[in-house]
Formats: sequence, structure tokens, C-alpha cells
Amino acid sequence: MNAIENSPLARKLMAFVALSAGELAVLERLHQRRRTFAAGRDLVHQGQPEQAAYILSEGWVCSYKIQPDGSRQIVDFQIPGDFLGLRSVLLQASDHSIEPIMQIEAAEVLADDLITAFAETPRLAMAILWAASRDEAMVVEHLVGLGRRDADERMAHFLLELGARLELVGMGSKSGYDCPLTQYHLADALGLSAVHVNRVLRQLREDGLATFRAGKVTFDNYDRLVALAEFDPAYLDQARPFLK
Amino acid sequence: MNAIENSPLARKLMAFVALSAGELAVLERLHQRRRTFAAGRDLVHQGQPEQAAYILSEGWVCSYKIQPDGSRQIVDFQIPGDFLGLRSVLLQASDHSIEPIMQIEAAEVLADDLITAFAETPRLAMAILWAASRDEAMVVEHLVGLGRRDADERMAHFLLELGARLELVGMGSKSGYDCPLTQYHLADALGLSAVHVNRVLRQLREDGLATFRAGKVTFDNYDRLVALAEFDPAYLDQARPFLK
DNA sequence: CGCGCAATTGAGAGCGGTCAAAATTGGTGG
DNA sequence: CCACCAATTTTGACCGCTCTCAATTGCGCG
Repeated sequence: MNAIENSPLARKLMAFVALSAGELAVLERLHQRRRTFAAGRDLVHQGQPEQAAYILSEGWVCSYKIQPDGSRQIVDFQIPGDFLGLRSVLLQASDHSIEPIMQIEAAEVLADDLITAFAETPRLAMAILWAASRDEAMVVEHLVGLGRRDADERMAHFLLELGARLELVGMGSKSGYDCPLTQYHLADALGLSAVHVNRVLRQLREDGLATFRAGKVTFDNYDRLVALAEFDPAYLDQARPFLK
Repeated sequence: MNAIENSPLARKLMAFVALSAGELAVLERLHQRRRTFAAGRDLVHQGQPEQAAYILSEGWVCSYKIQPDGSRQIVDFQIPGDFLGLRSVLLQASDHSIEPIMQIEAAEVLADDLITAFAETPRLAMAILWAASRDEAMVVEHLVGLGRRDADERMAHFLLELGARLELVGMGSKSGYDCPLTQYHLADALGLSAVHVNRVLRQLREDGLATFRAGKVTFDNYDRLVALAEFDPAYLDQARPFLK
């Protein structure tokens, strides 16, 4: 039986707080209303008023903004266990779009259900707020990368961050992970051209650091990659369950 | 008498919700514990556990991250009426540093006081969450700029955003505003070198778009500047008090 | 008056962009 | 199983934006 505690979200939250059976039950309740979305069809579109949030249980999505000139900047990717559109539940129109990279499964979460759950289980609320704040820290780190890292470091850092996130939900390790992104996705996320992304990937591969190929990322030399990226996962704050 | 409703924070929040006398009184209570900080002395330092948040009432500060190689990326600036360290009140160690750009005045806000205030006045809580979400949207827009705008557009967009924010608290207009930043601040925020910032500013000045000089920003041609930056202030969400 | 910081300007180099084309891959239907 | 098409990946040539290095100027303050 694949109980709730093996869901990606529960795995992630339990890295932060140990959740009781009761809290897990509340979490499970939030997972009703399962829905499926096709690749490429926007879940949320820039400018729309937003109503519900989602818990992503299968597949990857990306959040992005389109510029007037048509170029796209991906703000971040969400993987299983991540919330979608959490911040905008309470608030105004969405300022960005959300697109599934592949067919995904997500549980719709109504604002009221979330508020009820928070009231019942403060520790669960803490854990979810922790996750939200971690998402924010990732956006900030992304911003820093765009401002202050060159293309190689950016790519290395990106691959490592994604690996660390996936590891937390049991979908990756220090040797690598499955990755459905195209080089265009990488380009739009890293503020590079797709052509240059390709060159950077070749460089990493030829230097024996990492391989991005056929939907798989392989860390050929994890430590040297960390050194290149100056990757310090402190901002991910996933080293310690500190509320036992 | 300079009542609470003329404080920068109240002015800003009232662009979002009309606050009652009672709500304003609660807001005023949060402004006890006034403190002064000198320029250049970090309020919060990267990696420290953080305890309190602040409401900035006078002066400017910047939030930044230092890279291992010593370079600095400024994530955003805070102006009067902004919260400092709000997100990290509930949570772990700060992932960034906060430094006053000049001598500032700020009111320390304890987590408990904030929670009490939220419980008493849900509308005030809504307004503060709106402000927090607006801050996040600004970080995202900043990220987009670093990824997808060239130096001129970036600078133009930055000057316009700051102008719009200052206008909301009564410290700026479409003709310009006082700005205590150095060109090094601009460089660290925009992901450019200080040298290039200088060239970009000269360009804007010579093109008759905007002048940055002697602590003042002057919009010489607001509309053309907006066009260059493709500045769409929708993400600032400050067009409408929609909860009367 | 002189020190230090901020602003300014010039010259040269390089990272990453654009344009263009070819090779590879995966999916689809005959 | 094979042929074909679209999407993705790969590579080369050239260009330009922005960086670095270096020097100079301007300004506020002791």
C-alpha cells in the first residue's frame, strides 16, 4: 500500500517536521480532487485572476513570464511535491503563467480547505510555510545566479539544485536523475540562448563533470561540479528535521 | 499632527484596502519600539538566525547576497513603508543580508505582536499579505530583467519601478524623486559593472530620457522611458483599492 | 590642502548572441 | 519494418554588448 507518507509532498515536509498520523491524514485530505493536465496547456495564464492552488503529485511544470517582445523567462520549475500558485490563492491576479512540461497529475486545493487544515494542524501549517519560504529562497538564488554567475557556473548550479530537490522527494541522487527538460527550457530558465546552452552542456560533458542527455542528468564528478558552481545548499534548508 | 495614516506603510496599505480607525490603531501599535540604525552596518547578516522583523519608516536599505568570490548581488531595495525580514520571522536562518544605505529609522515588530494584530484585524492582515506578495512579484520581475533585458532596458525599468513605489508612499512623482543610491548600488542590483552603469546612465541622459545625478532621479521623458523599458506596472498591483 | 570615495572616460578583450545549416532523435502511419 | 516529419540537438562563423584594466576628474570633509 502506497500510503500518504510516501507521497512526494509528505516526504519533503517530513524533512522539516516529523508529521503525526493525524497530520498526515489532514494532508491526505488535501489530496482529494485529483486532476490531470496535458503538456503545454497553461494551468494559469499571466493576468488571469487565480482561484485555486495545486499540489503537484506527478510530472514537472514551469512558471514563467512572457515579455512583450516574445522572449520568455522561466522563473522556476516545480517537481512532484511542490505547490503551484500557493501565493496567489489569497491574492490578486497571477503575474505569471504556469505550464506543464509533460502530462501531470495535481490535486486542486481550495483556499478554504487550506485554511481549515492550517487551523487544525499548526505543525502542518508550519511545514507548508517552510516549503513556501524555501521556494522563495530558490527564486532569490536564481536571481543571484542570473546577476552574478557566468554560463558554466549557472548551468552547474542549476543541475545541482534540481538534483538536491529531487533527492528530497526520492527522485534523484548524487549520481543523477531523470530530467524531462529540453535545452530550450534550460535556456529560458538560465537567461541564455539555446545554442549557448548546448555549448555549455558539451563543455561540462567533455570536462567530465556532468552529462545531460536523453532525458537524464548524470553527475560524472559531483564534487568538482559543486566546486565549479560554488554550490552551497544552505538556502534549501533541507539538512535537518529540527522540529522532531 | 502627523497621524498614523500619513506614515508610509499606512499610505501604501490604503492603496489596497481602506483601513478603519481601529485598524490604523493596531498598525500604530506595531510602530512602537522605534530604533535607529547607522548606514553600512548590517541589520541582518547572511546565515544568522533571525528573530524580529522591522517596518522601515525612514531611509533606504538593501537586501543582498555575497558570493564566495566576493561579488555582491542586491536582491532588492526597501524604502519607507516596507517590511524587512518579514518572511524569515516564522522561519529558519536568513539566507541574505540587509544593510542600511543611509541612517534609517525602523520599528521592530515581534512575531507575537504580528500574530496578535493579524488575529484582531483580518483586513489589516490581508493588506500586509498583499504587500508581501507584491514584494515577491518585484523579486520575480527583477529576475526577469536580469535574464531577458539588456543593460539600457534594465536601468530604465529599475528607475521606473522605484519611481512607482516611491509615488505610492508620497516620495516621488512622474517627474522624478530623490535617490540616495550610488552607481555601485545600481551595478550590484542590475548585474552590471559600475563602469557600465555609468555609460548606461550617460546614454539615458544624452537621449533625454532620464537623469541620475546628485542624489536625484529626473524623468526627462517619462513616456519614452516606459517604452524603452517596456514597463508594465501591473505586477505592482497598485492601481486599485479593491476592498473598499 | 589633501584624502577618500564616487563618477567618468578610453582602449582592448571575451563571453555569449545571432544566423544558418546539418545531424540526430522520436513519433506516426503505411 | 520502413519511410517520413517535426522537434531537438549540434556545430561553425561572425558580431556586439558588457567586462576588465587603467587613468582622470570631481566632490565632501577633516
